[in-house]
Amino acid sequence: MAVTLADVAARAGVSAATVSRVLSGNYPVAGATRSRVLRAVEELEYVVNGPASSLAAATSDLVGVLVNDIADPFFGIMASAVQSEMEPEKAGGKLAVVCNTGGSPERELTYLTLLQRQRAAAVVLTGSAVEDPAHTEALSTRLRRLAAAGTRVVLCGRPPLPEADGDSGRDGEKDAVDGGAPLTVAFDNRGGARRLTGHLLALGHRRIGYVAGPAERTTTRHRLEGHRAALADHDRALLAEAERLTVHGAYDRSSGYDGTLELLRREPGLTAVLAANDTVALGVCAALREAGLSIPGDVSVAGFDDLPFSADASPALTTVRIPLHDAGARAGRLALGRESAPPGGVATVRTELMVRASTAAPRANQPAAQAG
Amino acid sequence: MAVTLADVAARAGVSAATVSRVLSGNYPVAGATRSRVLRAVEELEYVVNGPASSLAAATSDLVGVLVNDIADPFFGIMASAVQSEMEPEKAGGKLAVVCNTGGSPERELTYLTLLQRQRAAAVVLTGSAVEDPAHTEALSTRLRRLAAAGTRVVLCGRPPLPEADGDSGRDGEKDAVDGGAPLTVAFDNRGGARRLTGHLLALGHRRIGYVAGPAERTTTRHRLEGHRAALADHDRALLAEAERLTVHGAYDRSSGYDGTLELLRREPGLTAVLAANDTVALGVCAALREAGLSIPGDVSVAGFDDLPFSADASPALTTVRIPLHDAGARAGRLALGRESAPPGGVATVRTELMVRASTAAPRANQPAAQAG
DNA sequence: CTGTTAGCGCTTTCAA
DNA sequence: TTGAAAGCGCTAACAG
Repeated sequence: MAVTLADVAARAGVSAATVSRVLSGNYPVAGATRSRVLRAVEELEYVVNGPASSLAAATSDLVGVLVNDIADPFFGIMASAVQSEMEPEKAGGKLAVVCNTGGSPERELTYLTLLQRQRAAAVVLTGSAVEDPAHTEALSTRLRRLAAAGTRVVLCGRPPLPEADGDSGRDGEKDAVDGGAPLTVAFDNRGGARRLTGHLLALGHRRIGYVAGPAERTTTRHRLEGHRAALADHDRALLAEAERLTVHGAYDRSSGYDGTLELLRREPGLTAVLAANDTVALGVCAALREAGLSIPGDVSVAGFDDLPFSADASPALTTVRIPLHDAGARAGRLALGRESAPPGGVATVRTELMVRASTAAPRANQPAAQAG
Repeated sequence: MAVTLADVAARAGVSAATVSRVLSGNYPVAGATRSRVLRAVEELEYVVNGPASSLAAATSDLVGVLVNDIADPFFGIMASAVQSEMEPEKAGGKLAVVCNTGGSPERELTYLTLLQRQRAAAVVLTGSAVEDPAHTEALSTRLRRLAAAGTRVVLCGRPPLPEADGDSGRDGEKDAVDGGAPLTVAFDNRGGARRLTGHLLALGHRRIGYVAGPAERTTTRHRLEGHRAALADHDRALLAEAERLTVHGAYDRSSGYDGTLELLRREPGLTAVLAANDTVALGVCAALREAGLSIPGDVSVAGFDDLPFSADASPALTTVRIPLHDAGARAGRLALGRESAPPGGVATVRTELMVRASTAAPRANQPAAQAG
């Protein structure tokens, strides 16, 4: 039915092998022959059969990119960056397969299987990992098998996998074969959160609410840890309050809204609210406004990530910038083997505090004499 | 190297064919045999070789989704919806391949070729099309070939392809084979824009600036047409001004910003600015604020699309809602053949005017006595 | 219900 | 520099 290599070969008066060599370009072919073949390809509108060539060559040009939520710019930016590294011009037409896990661990595993089935050349897992031990175990297993099957695995925006316990001795040999643990591009969420809370503390805030992400995510935990570390640094007494002033929710707008209402209920004297990310911060602002509170007059608000809309929010959002594009691009290059692995296999990208209009000193700037 | 069907067959003491049948599940196999096979699969950690099975079966479970900008929620939402229709539970593990064209016609064609090479089961093209005749021609050709090769083609958020000239007679036969023109889920951009401008006009605005998208896009053109139709409806004299009060830019924040500055230069008496979409509107608001103009006190602003952040903007953005998720889901179902084609092959989804706080009557609401 | 037998279209030694 | 031939791993008739 469709035009095949053989058809092209016949038309060009050469063997199929020659056509294959011309097309893959990694083998010397006489100039005249080559152009004859190319012409035949044109005339017949020949398009390589990917599955057939993947089968024969035992490789594929698919690269999987797993994201929690493709409609969220946080992931969109990373996915776009990963893909930008495999543009046809740059990397011989690799195809990025963006898979939307919706944050579900099962779907994550399912997609990984699907990708393994496609014999993907590489897989990039973006965003926070779910910290359930059973899932971590299952995930490690899957990734190990993928790696063993020759698929490059890269983590972007999540910490390296925990070490598999107890068999490091045996692994020595295997590592040499499959390249060992997945390469990682991690974000300094902890440091960013710490600086952000430090900024609020320096402004004089003491009653700081925190609308955190889902409890079992690495990103959530790291940001929360950074927040509390800053609190502890400043005054250990603040730490006692921290628990009460923290609520958890999804990484979306409505969690910010609902969470803020809850926080206000628990502590009407709140002078600042920290959000799990910028999207959540939008919800926080909405709830605050509806409660008749001005930002930052009555309450300061800050987000995390510095998504494009954050600078344009009104007031412009104080947040922590993560170089998502750079990180994604780097992950893409690692996935294609176009960049050498960082020392230890883990590259941590810096985060940067972006102070904007949504944070200011609390109205009655009393130096927390009572609490301290 | 890797475990193959034959290995599983040997282990289970059956033929390869039987294993294949158990795995694909579309053929009767005795219960006992089935479980024996399944156990062997488990024990050997067997994962089907996708390329091999695609080759043999002459089908693939890849579905391509072309987007202009994956980091833009407008596309993210559609892509997510398309993909949600092929969750493993719903449609036997189809893999959505999201391809980022960056709005480049060449890349669009390149990805289409790549997808054809993979023998994709379907392809969904989202968002506005570039209106260059040469590109339209090239695109039609590609899509025709894809369809001829058995790939389902669906357009989502763009108008149906213009009819190929002159060979409709001959096509009769071909249509029966490849299903004819691509199925289309189109947006009523024109109607939405018309209602939006109508809304401003009703409020009393007469000097309305328009920051349009890139000139050669269908979406841009349709929205602009709707805008001008509303102007003409109200008072043909306004049409004369329209040209002068329109600037073009990309669908991003900075075009809104720059465009507004330019509009203000051309017409300091502007009482309203319409943006190509919500993202652009954010830039418009920023520029206005920096110019010391209040929204909507001095100038009203409206966007298009109703992306999630729009309701939370401050002031909340008046805009035109497009049911992006529904549209994407529908496109996904059409792509998988799980929903029958709409009459004529084109489904137009309604758009809805969302009036919020960013638009209000102009300060000095003079009934345009001078112009009318 | 299960096994046998051909390929699917391409890549890749191995010769020439 | 080119051709011949042997698969890659799986599916799909076709028997039985």
